[in-house]
Amino acid sequence: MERRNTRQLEAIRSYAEHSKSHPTAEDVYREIVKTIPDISLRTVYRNLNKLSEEGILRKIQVPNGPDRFDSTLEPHQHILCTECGEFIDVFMNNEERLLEEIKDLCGYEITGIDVVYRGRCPKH
Amino acid sequence: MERRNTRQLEAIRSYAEHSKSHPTAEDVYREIVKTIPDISLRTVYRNLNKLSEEGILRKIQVPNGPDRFDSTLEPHQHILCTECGEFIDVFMNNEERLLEEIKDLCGYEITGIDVVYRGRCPKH
DNA sequence: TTCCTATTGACAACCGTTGTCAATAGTGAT
DNA sequence: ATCACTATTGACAACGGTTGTCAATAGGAA
Repeated sequence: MERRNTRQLEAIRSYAEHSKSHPTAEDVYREIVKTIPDISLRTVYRNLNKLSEEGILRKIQVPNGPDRFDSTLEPHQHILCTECGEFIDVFMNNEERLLEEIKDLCGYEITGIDVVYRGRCPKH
Repeated sequence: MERRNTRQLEAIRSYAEHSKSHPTAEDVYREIVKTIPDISLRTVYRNLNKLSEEGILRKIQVPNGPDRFDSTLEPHQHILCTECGEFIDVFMNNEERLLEEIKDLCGYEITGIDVVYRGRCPKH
């Protein structure tokens, strides 16, 4: 399974790798299409998925919203503003006084936390 | 805005409220349709959403999967087995030795944690 | 019973994402 | 350069889960 460096992959990699805004596939597409007008959204999806499988990006599956792609690989969480859609990083250490810490750090008032761990159950 | 007690709402409430299995709307529909054959999936969605807005159920938005409805209102998290789809509760207190705790508690080996807090940003 | 309107069921549409497949374009060998 | 091979692409359609729409139905107070 040979690996090929296409214009499309390179453009997507360099954009997503340097982006700090947690872009969605749509976001990436709207940017890349300016320089590669005939690129397809399908290809953006394919390459973003490939890059996240390779560990170059991290795919963030946002409940009730499009996936976002994150170039920051260090473990951290995210906050989504339910009013304006702003999506920011949170780096936290201890969970105890987390909510107050978050409010101190960035002014967000948390209205919901939905955590879903993923894993393999004892049978697998 | 008067409130009406329909057969459909009552059936959905009593099933979901007593269920311990985090049913999806489909799950609820497949059960209720046995006793109310002409109920529609649309109505199941509507009433599950209504019940979770009223705080009677908790809606869990699972990334890349259908929403689940939880009758356990105490704060807790969930684990989804990526192999068999089993979906279980986790009650945790401190985050520090969380992963080892989880493994001790229920044998799950965590392969991913995607946390998205929701809130209002300082502008709102 | 009557009337009002909340709720329903049928249906279509939505969004984000992936499947399919023939056409295209990297890449390594000649 | 040219070739042949096949990974990748772009088109298009389809998917799954959920919600919008709207005329028909059925609670519930008078």
